[in-house]
Amino acid sequence: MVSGRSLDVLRVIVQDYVASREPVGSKSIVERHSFGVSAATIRNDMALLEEEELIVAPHTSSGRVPTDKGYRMFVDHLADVRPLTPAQRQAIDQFLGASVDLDDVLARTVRLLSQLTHQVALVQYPLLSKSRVRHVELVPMSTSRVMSVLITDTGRVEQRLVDVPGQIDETFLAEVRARLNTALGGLGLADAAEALVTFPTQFDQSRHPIVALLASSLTEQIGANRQDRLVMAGTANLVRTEEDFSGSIFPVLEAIEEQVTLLRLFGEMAADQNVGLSYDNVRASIGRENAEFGLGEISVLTSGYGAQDGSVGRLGVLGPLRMDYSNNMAAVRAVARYLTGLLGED
Amino acid sequence: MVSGRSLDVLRVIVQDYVASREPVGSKSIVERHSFGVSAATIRNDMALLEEEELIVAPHTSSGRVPTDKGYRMFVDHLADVRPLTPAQRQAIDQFLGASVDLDDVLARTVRLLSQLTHQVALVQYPLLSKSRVRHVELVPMSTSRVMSVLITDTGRVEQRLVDVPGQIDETFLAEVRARLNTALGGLGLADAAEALVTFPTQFDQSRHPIVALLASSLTEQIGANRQDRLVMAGTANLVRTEEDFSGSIFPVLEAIEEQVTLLRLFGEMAADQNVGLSYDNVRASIGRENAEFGLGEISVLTSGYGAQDGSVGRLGVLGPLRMDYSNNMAAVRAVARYLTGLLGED
DNA sequence: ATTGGCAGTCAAGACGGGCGAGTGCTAAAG
DNA sequence: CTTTAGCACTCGCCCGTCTTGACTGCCAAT
Repeated sequence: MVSGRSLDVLRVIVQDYVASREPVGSKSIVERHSFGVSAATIRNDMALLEEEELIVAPHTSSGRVPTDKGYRMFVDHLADVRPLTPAQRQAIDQFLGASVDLDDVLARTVRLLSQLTHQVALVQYPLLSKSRVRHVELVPMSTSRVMSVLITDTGRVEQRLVDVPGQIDETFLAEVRARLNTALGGLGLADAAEALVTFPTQFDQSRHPIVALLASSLTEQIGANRQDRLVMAGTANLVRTEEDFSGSIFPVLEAIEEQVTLLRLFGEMAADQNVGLSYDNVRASIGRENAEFGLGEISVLTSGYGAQDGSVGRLGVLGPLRMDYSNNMAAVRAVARYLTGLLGED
Repeated sequence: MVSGRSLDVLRVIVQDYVASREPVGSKSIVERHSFGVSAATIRNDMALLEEEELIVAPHTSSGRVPTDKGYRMFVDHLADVRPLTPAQRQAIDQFLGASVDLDDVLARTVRLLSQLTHQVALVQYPLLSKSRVRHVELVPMSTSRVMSVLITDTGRVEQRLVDVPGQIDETFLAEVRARLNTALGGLGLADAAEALVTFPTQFDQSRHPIVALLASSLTEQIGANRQDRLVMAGTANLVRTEEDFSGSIFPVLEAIEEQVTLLRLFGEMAADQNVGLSYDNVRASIGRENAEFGLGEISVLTSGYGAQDGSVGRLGVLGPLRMDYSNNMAAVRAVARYLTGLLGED
């Protein structure tokens, strides 16, 4: 069985390989680490690890490289997620403290995370379904056009144009607005959508069509696909680490731009309580575990943020298998915490 | 001097090189095109072109490749910008027709352009300075926080949070809102900013601080740096064409994410009436012409859009020197026109 | 369980010859 | 003056060979 020292060997293999990007051999291990045993002994341990499929030799006679399974073991049991340095914490403070609105907060967050990790950073927009209606606004844009604006307590603003038949009566619009806010204010979005179904009935029959139109626009806004969106930064980092990918990074970049794939992955990582669960709620999905998403050669680290339990959205980083898990997990964790605090203040 | 046929030779060199990505020699030219002369004659022409620095031979004995100057000549005098095929026009119709709001229009536009050209596509947000105030909204978010929302006639929405001292009086807020809309509605943004300076004076002295706070927030929104923003798509295409870059594409990707560099370039292309002016208002900036932006190995094609004269913003594509200028310029032109029409309808 | 030694394996890099595409030049022809 | 054919020359590229060096696996000894 894989003994204690064997696991230590696995740890240094992962660490050295990540640092040097070269397969690590038994000799270099005894040189760089004080195991107090000879290279031959390390070789025996490595043979064990290879049997367990935690490492492989790319060529018959070269050093060893961690497998997906090896990285998984490292992440689950071997990585020490050090807290960030004070300097790093201060950087977070300075960088995020000056934000003015939600868009700005998220944009800064994602850039920060990308800079801390030197990887592609991703931040999911706060899930609307978790937020509440703060305010509804109806703005006449022209004689037959209204812009409906939905503002949530997470600071998100959704706007949409509605064409209404006939002329718009401004005082009537004001009344609809007032009643909408009375009816929906403070409701969770799911409840708000429900309330909208019967909303038009409180108006005079003759007004129904136009009110129904507005209500359905709002319903759409609540359920809009845009409720799931990602901001990202640092795609250039993918190119920097290109040598770590056997094939091209083209499909990876496509998936990132497409978003939908990553959103599914995020969803799965949020849902799955067991697989990928890891240190202090930072979860990892490694290599082949992402195969169904066409991302079999990358790793994704995510954490929930917002609402204390982190259920409002997820953020994380994406990069090659060969990444600095310890550091990156620490960064993801710290940024998620900070963002949670920032959103909680409002 | 470079005769008529020499220029024809330059044209086919550019075309063949773009298509095959291989230096093109005299023999392959006579094979693939019916010049009615022998290879030796073509060689003489090529010697001329080389003297004019329109083409170079990468190695002593290999075919020729266009220089920056050669591409420039091609774009200015030789490229025939064919109208798009009906199928392509229909694709534009279908793709952009279903848009719901400005964000959506721009997002669709940029993706469309990227798909038509197989390059990185860029669309600048409509310049606020060209738009007018449609509506101002003040929404109480908490007891001491107000969200100010600025809506322009180009459909753009800017929101911002304002902390105000003390409790917020809702009826007072309603009054401020009403007066703001009276004072600013319909004004161009520059005028609106001016009007905001004296706006607080129409209120009771005791109210000045809070009104001034709101007014300055709005002023910021008008002048916010976010008025210049780019949406982009197709960064994956850069990777696909990576072989066309002598160095790494890393700095290029960085510049794209940074935006500020590209915005400067866009600004210059909008301003400069001579340099880079080209067919039907699609402008090109080629290779070393972008050197000051650190983009000496790429070409950018842009066109203005909006307000008939195309002064509301710019859109375009970015790619390697070795790109299909004819097709891409046609696509940029068509999309810019379509977008102008779309915005004009509102 | 650990160690030293030894033979075997294989990727990577250096060397070198042959191939072929393409050029420039020159002299002759239109 | 332009065009053409012919010819010698230049290099980049491909391919096979050889050497080197870093590891491993195994075995016998401790």
